[in-house]
Amino acid sequence: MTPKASTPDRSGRKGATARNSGGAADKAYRWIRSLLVNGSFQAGSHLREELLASRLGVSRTPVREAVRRLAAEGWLSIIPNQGAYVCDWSRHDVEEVFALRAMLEGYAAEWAARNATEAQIETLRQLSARATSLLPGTSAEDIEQIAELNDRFHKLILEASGQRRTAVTVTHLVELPITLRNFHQFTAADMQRSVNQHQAVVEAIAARDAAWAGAVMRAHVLSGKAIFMERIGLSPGSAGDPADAPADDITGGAVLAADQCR
Amino acid sequence: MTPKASTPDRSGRKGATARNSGGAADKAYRWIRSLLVNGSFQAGSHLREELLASRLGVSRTPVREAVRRLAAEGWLSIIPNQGAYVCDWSRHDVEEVFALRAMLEGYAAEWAARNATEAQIETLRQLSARATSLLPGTSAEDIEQIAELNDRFHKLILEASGQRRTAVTVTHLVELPITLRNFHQFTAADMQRSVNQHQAVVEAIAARDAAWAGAVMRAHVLSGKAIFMERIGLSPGSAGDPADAPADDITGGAVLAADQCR
DNA sequence: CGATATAATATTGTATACATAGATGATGCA
DNA sequence: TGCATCATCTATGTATACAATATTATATCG
Repeated sequence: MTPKASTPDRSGRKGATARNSGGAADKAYRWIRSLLVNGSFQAGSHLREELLASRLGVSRTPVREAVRRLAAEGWLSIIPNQGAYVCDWSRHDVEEVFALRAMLEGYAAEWAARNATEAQIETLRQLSARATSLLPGTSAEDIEQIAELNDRFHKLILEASGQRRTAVTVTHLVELPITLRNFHQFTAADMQRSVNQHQAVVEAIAARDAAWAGAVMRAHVLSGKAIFMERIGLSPGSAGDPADAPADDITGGAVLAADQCR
Repeated sequence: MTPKASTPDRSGRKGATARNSGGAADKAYRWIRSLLVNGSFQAGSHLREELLASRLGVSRTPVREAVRRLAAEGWLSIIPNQGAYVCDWSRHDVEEVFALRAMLEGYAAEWAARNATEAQIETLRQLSARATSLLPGTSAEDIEQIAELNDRFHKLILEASGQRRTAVTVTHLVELPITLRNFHQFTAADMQRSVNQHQAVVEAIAARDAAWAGAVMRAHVLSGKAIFMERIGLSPGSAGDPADAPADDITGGAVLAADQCR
């Protein structure tokens, strides 16, 4: 089954970006993560390993692994001998995450402008075009589609940049928790603007103009931040002073101090 | 022992930044990580859980957890049903890590200029002064001292910034792999310059000048990159084109494709 | 002699059992 | 009644045992 020769060295391995096999641990990871994404857990909730395991029909062992992984990605906070709690997000957390995304994805867009293959650029064009064709996103189904396209667009730019650690950082620590839920709060006008910005990013990359691509991407991310902040009733001003709003809870669940979120 | 009241809600928890308890899993994590930092493993090595466990006198379970955590932090690459392999560092990886450090630590320095307390600024001054007093770092002991002060300096700025996720990101994904070994390669002139840059950072923060602080910090990090690149015999030019140097191995061990590093 | 198929071995993945540390509730005392 | 202390219980942390999979060695066939 394995095409590899039997030489003892490990050179030339390919693919296998991560552990995406069909094991129980990965199954648990995807399941718990999906619950976190669509907000099935209240912020601050205590996740019990036994309960999760029985729900999935597996033992605690793979569940533990999934929980640890999600904690490393910023979804959960683990307290020794106590367990995993669902992180909530203070206003300051949101500000910081969008700032990080702007920096890192802007950087990735710059390198994508330099390194992207023509095929990748073409794919970006298609993703953008398909999103445009779905406008105005009225039905929930269309919104879901656009969100999916948006996700693939951003991921492809990270990939095309050739900056692996940047991509990992964005994916794990920054992108997912907020952004995924954010898109469902977009109005039709918001989505129109977002799609337009994507088109501009493609243009800049196709023109191999790194500075342009980076600037457009940064603007795109910060635009999303403004929408998010407005939707949750906070001014989009560039805040961040911890003394300004020390303990404001956005998610509205039982509060868990942001200290807990790694 | 616990000063907390027995109310069921989780509000107001403090500290416990992560799981730093004295458990076996954390012990294993720190041990394996230290081996990775000081280069005890050849790049591409296959880490066997059983062996590690017996060496530490614990079972495979905590070792597995430690290995997964190190994989999430980019040290190891896990292939399903096959195990963990030590990631190697291509030139491109190093370039990217320094670029990320420049961005993230520059950002942190900006916020430190806004948020640092007077006490923190004073501590930064002292750290900088103590490093100055050790110049020129001739003895190995002095070099070790300066490296330690350097580490505390950077960590304190991250802390003073109030940007928690930035701090975590820098610490986990970026900072340690190369930098520790890096410092031992500094010449006396290099250390002189590094210490001077630290002084400038303190000045900028004390002046509450965010832009200045960020710029100085970015310059500091990229200066370190130039030194590192020169020491390992590569031009410090802002490369990054994968076609330019597709498979250059710095660590010199049995190669494992950089694909493997998440 | 080389290649392929197959058996043996080693290593990872998962389940279960036990140990330990917090949480909960009851009880006794001031 | 209020509080402290202690017993009990629950959930996590670790160890061990078993299952599944990949690797290696061996044997067989062309």
